[in-house]
Amino acid sequence: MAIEHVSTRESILLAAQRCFADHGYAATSLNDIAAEVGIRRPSLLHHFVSKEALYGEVFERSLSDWLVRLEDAVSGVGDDGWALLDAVLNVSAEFFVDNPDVVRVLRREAIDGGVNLGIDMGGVLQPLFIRATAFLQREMDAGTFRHMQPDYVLLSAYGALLSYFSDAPLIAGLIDEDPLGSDRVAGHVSSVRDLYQAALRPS
Amino acid sequence: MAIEHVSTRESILLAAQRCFADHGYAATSLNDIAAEVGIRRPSLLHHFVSKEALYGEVFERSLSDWLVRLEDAVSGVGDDGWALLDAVLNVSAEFFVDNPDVVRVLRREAIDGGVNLGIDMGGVLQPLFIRATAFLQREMDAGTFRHMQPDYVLLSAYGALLSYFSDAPLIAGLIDEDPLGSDRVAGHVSSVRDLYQAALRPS
DNA sequence: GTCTATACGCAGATAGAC
DNA sequence: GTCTATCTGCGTATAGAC
Repeated sequence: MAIEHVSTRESILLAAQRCFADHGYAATSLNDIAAEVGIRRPSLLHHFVSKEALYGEVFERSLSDWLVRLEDAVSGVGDDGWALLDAVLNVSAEFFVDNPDVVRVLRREAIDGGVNLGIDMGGVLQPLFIRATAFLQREMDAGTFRHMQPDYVLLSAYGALLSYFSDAPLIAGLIDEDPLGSDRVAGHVSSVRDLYQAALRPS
Repeated sequence: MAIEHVSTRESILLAAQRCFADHGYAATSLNDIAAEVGIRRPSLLHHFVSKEALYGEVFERSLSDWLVRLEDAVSGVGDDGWALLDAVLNVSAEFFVDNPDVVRVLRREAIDGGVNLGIDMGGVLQPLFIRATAFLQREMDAGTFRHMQPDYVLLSAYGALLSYFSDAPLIAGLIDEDPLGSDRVAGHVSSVRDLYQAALRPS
């Protein structure tokens, strides 16, 4: 087996993802990315017509990578509500650990409104959001989950789960330890699971 | 009573806060801020020696405004665990509604690590974090709250509560309604309260 | 305090040689 | 595909008049 050569294009995408995650779109220069790849700025623009185009591709991949993993997970689970909840939680956490840059790219975009540079994050996520609220409502009506307001439950779960990863730089300063270490992450995930299991379990 | 004239300096701080919240530090130009105030860029630099200095002051005010409000709230409550939890939740939400820009400034800084431009957000928040975990631990030991891991509970609560406000631009696209409308905010707050009450109530 | 004019650097993007 | 050289615009910051 020969050594795997990743294409220059792929290297650029990875370097760009890292830079955009670390410093955001505006604070990242094409020079930063090119330097990380080991080429010059004009060479970079040979592969992507503009900074915007490069960012667009990074963002799109980030979002779809996550959604694909989610889709795989939920389709691989039966129709047990609790199992599905668990699967979403586990798969997401696993994905975020493997792709720490993706989370920060997505959250930066969420704060910006997800409508910069022709991107419509809300439009992509809305169908998913509607499906998820419908799922929660169904399980609540069936008595599997306690009755709560599905949309709020979903939004707070999104915040509780994601913030730990997106704000890892800050959290590192709070707990004096790497928040993304496997023990810590496992603790976080099981804590969120406990939280929502306690809240959703019918009384 | 004469009309209140806010100083130019104060107007600049408010405009800057708004711009930094909307677009982040790097994507905000002094021209943007000056235009919002209604003056020219050099006039702005007469009041603040540099963009960094201006941002530093905006950030510091944002953080301390919130902490002061929190401090007031907790000191005005007795030593009932549940009441204190409620107070923190209510005061924070009320503050975030009144100061929607602050939340986004703080979260952007959290993602960046809170260590840019000589700022040490983690250092400021760590004592608060330690106090809060100690409080939770005490109440758990006393049997007021169910035993959970205090630090994780705190971090997920931070994420659940704050994300709703910081990610309001994205959420607006999901629910097709202004997330910061008073009904919506009230729903969010009571949902988070329900969540943590259910989770922390001793079984 | 606010302005115009200006200095200076760095950004993104293009032209054209190899 | 990658490079050097270059164009052009916008950024921060300063000088100095009013």
